Amino acid sequence: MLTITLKKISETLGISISTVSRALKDHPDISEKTKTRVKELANTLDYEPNVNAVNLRTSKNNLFGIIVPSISNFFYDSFISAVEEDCRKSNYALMILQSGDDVHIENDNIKLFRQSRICGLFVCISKGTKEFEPYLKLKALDIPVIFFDKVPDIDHCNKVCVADVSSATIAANAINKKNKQHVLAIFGDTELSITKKRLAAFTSTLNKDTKLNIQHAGSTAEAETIANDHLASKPDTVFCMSDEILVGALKAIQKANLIIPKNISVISISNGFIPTLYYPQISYVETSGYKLGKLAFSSMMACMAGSTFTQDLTIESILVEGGSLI
Amino acid sequence: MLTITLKKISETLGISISTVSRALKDHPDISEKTKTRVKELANTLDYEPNVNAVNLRTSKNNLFGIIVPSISNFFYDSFISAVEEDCRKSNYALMILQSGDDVHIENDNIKLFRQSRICGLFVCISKGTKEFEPYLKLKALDIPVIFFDKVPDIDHCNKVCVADVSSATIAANAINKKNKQHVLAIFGDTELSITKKRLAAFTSTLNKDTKLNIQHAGSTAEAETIANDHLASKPDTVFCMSDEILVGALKAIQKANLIIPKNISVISISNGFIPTLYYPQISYVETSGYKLGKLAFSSMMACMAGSTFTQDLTIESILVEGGSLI
DNA sequence: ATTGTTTGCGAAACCGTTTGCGGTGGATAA
DNA sequence: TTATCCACCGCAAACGGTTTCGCAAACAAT
Repeated sequence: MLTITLKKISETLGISISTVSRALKDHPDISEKTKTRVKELANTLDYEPNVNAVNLRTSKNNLFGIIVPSISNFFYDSFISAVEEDCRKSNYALMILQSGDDVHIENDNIKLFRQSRICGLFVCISKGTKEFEPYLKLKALDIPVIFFDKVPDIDHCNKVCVADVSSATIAANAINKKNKQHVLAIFGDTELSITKKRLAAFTSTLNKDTKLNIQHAGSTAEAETIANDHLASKPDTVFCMSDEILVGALKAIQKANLIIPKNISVISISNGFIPTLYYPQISYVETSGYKLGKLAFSSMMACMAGSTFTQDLTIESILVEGGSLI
Repeated sequence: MLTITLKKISETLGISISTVSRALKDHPDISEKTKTRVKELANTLDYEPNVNAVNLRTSKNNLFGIIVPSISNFFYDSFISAVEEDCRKSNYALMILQSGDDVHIENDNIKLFRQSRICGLFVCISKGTKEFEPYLKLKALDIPVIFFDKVPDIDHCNKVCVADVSSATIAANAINKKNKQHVLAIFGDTELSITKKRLAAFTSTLNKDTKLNIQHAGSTAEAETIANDHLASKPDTVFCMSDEILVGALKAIQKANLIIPKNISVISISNGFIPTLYYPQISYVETSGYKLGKLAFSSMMACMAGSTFTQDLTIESILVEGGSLI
């Protein structure tokens, strides 16, 4: 099968390649007559410019990269979904790579992206990433990097995050408002900066006379075990820092035959999908991956437009009431 | 910032571009001495070949496309995850586009992929796709197409699917084995071929003397309503054809204060994620998106290797026992 | 008739690689 | 000594576009 090129069109029309190229992009130098002749033929022949040739010549290639720990994750997939939508609208291609939360793979991915000559990168760093040399290298190549969700603790880089502090504050306030007396609060891994921020905001906001039992869980299974143990002390409310933890806690609650919200109230911080899977729906503070994606993309666009000063953005959270907190 | 090219290396080393090119790929014509000189310099300079130039020259571009209705879906994201893994291993790039189950967007995506000169396409068609002209066009361009999950009802194309018939059969057999007397079975949209297949297999396998109440639901909300209504007739078992339906049914069960499995048994067909969110975990017949992805990729590799005969593959399902069916 | 100004188009360089082919110098065979 | 061969390397032509520059014809103005 033979692909159809500018040359082929120019030959059958008896005009030069450059004229065809210009006609196709409405260059003022070309007469209307020629333009329509060219366009018609190009149309019937289903001509598609060879992106490789175009990119090579213009040394731009309208390709963004994105690195996430895992695609199959309720938060990241909605983030990706948002970015993909905007990319398509703005005629950018998007390449997605997973790091599996492995620093080594993360670096391989960056290299792959360098090879692919991406013109911008969205990245959620792995838990263990301590070394940002590869990212600085990208910046040196004038490739903007937008860190999202899990971001490095260094200055002068573009970051977009959910509002960790305020989401925990909102949750604590919601609990205060209901006059709860005994809260079991399960947070994530103590190492994560996100845990520290949320923990600090939560404890400082919660009424001082509310009994507070703080626990940490690194996984759903761990959360289930912990909830199992601490449900015995009859808390009237459970707060979960993340979806993973929420799932574990709910299992424990179900196992203990406690009815939500009659016997116990539940509130969590979530992307919004998991809480809708239960009856009653779980009240949660929304940290939307979708919105974050939209924000990240617009931040990237600013970079592409030439903006050089780095920004550190956050999206605000809102309380979405289910029926789990009364 | 200046990018580093073969030319630059050749100039600083005082040799020709072609020699550098060949040295870098261990061409036998080049002496070991020259090879090491070139490789060392290329290494310290962080040379990366310009993929656009390479692709243009070789007219191959190691890029696969994939179209799914939505990335944020428990089944498709694990499919994508699997394909992405294999692509990375085999040095292929992967571009992902969402159709939103919209035929129009689906066609736009195909066009985008044609422009990008992908060398292979994985696609799950939209519910409304009746016209396969665009796909035939791709085949005419020698671009292999692997249909997965929702596949067209036409011959001579590559398809990989989960085993619809056998998964429903397995579920029915599991119910038979437990000597259940009254089953509420909720299937999906009557139009979908997948619904028809599963329904036929299920009804023909279930013991004839088991009371069977067949319902259809197009969404989670609908499933919840239906379950709500029909739970009144006290079925001892609920069968759900998909995750969406399962979620709705479980909400209704929870609302009715029924305890699983004491008051009612539940079994579903699922990718495997949703059933683990509940206590007790829901027994399900696994239709793994991940495994399907692996299969699709190997099928694609066969095409790339030159295989011309089309294949229609299915992956077998297995019963994963939770504690919801006794 | 001469000089400018448009209008419409073509020639050719270039982007960074790959690759067929041809050429050189030294070693070996005749 | 001369012919042959091989190990090594460079020239130059692609790949398919974009873009600068220039040029001829047509037209207007002087």
